[in-house]
Amino acid sequence: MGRAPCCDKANVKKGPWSPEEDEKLKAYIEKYGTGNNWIALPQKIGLKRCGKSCRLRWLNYLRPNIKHGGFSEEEDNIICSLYISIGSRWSIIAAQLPGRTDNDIKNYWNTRLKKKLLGRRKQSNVNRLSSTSHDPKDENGSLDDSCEPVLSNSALERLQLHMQLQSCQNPLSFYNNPALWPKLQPLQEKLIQSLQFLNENTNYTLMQQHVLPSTQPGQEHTIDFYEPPNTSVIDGLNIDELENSLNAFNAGSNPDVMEQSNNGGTQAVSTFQADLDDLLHNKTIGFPPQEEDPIAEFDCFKAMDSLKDSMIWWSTDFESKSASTNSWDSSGPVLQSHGMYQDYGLGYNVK
DNA sequence: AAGCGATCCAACCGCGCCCCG
DNA sequence: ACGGGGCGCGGTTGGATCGCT
Repeated sequence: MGRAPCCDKANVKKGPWSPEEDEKLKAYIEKYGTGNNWIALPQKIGLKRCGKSCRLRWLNYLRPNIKHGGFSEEEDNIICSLYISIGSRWSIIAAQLPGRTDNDIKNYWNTRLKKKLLGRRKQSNVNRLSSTSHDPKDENGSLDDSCEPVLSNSALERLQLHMQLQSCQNPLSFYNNPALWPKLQPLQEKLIQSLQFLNENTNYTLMQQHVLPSTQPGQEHTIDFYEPPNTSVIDGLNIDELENSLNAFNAGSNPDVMEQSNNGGTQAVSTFQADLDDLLHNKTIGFPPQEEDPIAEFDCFKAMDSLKDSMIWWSTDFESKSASTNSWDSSGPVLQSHGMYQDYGLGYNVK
């Protein structure tokens, strides 16, 4: 028994939207809203379209303040930071980028950023030594990598390790089961071992913020964020830490963040930011691309290990939570990062 | 100029979750 | 408590465009 179709497939138009359809949809929604019923909307307007198609068209194209193309370096950074820490939660990532849609970011990641990070330029580009041609579609300088060297080996390793971490189906099992850990080079294993000690302290510092300030006076959000490694249940999240981490991503050395999260966590995220800069913009100042400074490598893993924890609770919690950040009526003209976490915070256990 | 492969991106699809009757 | 309808999300598809030969 299959799922009932959301609309009469035989009587709906598919494919690209015409300007007339766009105009009809836009005019109606601007005047009346969706009436909280996308399915019924096309009939009201007289469009032979599926309600879901109307929703998608509005969200991704017709909605006010939508930006297309021309991703900035800062946006690249945010996308990559969040992708590495939370994976392909495009709606969440989009919530951090005002005017961007999840679809846009997803496409941008799949078609450009991922390739850029993985250095999987087609062979002709990799091998070319003197060509000056480049992709004319790259509207901003950061994407134009025609003169950008291929990523260093270690940078690639970093990313690949992240990918391996991300690919584990069950982060908790992964976390508790060394057999599932990616194969590491001896040096990397040593680094990780060192980090296990370091990370305990870091975690302790970061995990201390278990109680969130409440929007409701007298009501506190108690977050069951930190669980011992042998526990398999995480039923809440630390929104403060997420916010701190993202603030650190966005603002670099924020004094408040420094003060709140002590040295370990903040260093980790800011170092991670530097690593991302390296990956994205090839800012390999201080060491040659092929011979990475072992300390830099260490910092990178430190950051990754710290982020791994973030990843765990993100992955776990967001599996069971639906995001509403991109719904047309909740997004407003600008998606504020604070609002994003508030949205999610509201969905979590209030004890 | 034509053919062909690569790339981009708008749109579709199906699944899971939530809400409401 | 339960089931159906609707929404939102992430993954995928396919047509359009670009660039190379």
